[in-house]
Amino acid sequence: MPKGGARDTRQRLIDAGRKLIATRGFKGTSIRALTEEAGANLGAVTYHFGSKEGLYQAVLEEVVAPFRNQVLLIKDMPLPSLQRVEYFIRGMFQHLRENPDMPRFMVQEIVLGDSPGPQILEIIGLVAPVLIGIIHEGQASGTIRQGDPVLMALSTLSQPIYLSIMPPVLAGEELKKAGVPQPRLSPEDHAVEFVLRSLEAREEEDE
Amino acid sequence: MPKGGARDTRQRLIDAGRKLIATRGFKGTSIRALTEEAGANLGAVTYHFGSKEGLYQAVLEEVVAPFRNQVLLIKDMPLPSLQRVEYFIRGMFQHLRENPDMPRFMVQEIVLGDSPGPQILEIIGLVAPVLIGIIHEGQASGTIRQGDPVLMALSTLSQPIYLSIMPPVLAGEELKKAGVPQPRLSPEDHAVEFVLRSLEAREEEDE
DNA sequence: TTTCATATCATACAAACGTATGAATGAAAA
DNA sequence: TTTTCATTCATACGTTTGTATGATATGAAA
Repeated sequence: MPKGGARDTRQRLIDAGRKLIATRGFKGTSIRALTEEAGANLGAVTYHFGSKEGLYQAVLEEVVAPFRNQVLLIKDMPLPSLQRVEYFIRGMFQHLRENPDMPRFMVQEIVLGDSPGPQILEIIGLVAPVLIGIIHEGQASGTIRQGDPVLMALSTLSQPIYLSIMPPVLAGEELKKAGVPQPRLSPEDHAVEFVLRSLEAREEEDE
Repeated sequence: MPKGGARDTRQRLIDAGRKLIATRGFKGTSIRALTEEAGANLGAVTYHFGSKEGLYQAVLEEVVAPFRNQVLLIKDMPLPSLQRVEYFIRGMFQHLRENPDMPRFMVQEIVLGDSPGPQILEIIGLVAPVLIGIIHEGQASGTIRQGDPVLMALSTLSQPIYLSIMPPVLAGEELKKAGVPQPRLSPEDHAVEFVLRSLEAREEEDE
């Protein structure tokens, strides 16, 4: 087998990690399941990543990395605040469409264990200030209503994450049988309208 | 040891399950950790619940049960739609305050595994139609704007869940050091305003 | 070709896991 | 008291777990 083939195995292990850990969790995914999925030897994880935890960190890094740039892009867009919020939401939806496993990893990191890992904290530490900054700016210029910018940012962030996870759940057989209706609109368009209506200042309330 | 002491052990095991599984996950919590936390014998889980899965189901049931009534209460309140939405949000916040482990279990159930367990599906199948019904009614009477009632319900539900999980994360040491500010308002009041502003119909848009 | 570092392989190992078993215990029923 | 039965207990069993080991294979460098 080729020397350059190492990259292949390494990458296939990361791919297997993204696939399996996203839905089974870290503890619920064995090294044997990972190596089998990747078509690699049992020792491959230890060899390439040192440990199962090492592979997990690599997976997390790959899941999170492309999102960093996406955020920084929107950060410095010379647009009105509300429009930048819209771009932010749409950009996040697009990223979640291309990386449907990302919210699963984020949610696992946030809900399980004492505190999220460094990659997730870094992403939060990057995303939150950007959104908060946009909102703060909009408040200063009067296009966004008064209110706590931190909570407004959290509520905004919640929509792409939540609305990319829940509709598939509603589409499950049991819930359809129970008579739970399916969404008709695009979750993305809905999220934009839902958030912007909450954030925008109204004429009658100007101060 | 007393015969009635059985109930004690059984309940202590459920308590231990609520405490440990909420933050470590099902796979991440061993029977030995559970029985030790409960001050019970290793065999206690098998004896009282048949298996680890059996204990988990009992835990899930206890976490979810009191929420059922809460929902049914609001369902038939003779109030304007928007006000019922507000009561819904506040009721959910209160329940999450009293049962801070609930969102962790729900999130685990939804994110991990192929599909959520029956208890969670039941709760969703109960809550969603109620909220959707309220919204639909508000749209009929003109107090709630047009739009997909299912997505509106999802966005409404997202707020108590998300805003009861995230602020503690933001309060973590690493993020505070990174300069992420803390919320100043009460998340509950914010959520109510955020959602109601999104849902309410405005005069200028009346049709 | 020979050398050499890198990567893959089949195994092995100790630890942790969920579960099963049978004896001990002790309050209630006889 | 004796019997009974639900519960607790220490312990054991077979699997699965993450990791370690040493041999083998492979492509580039010498």
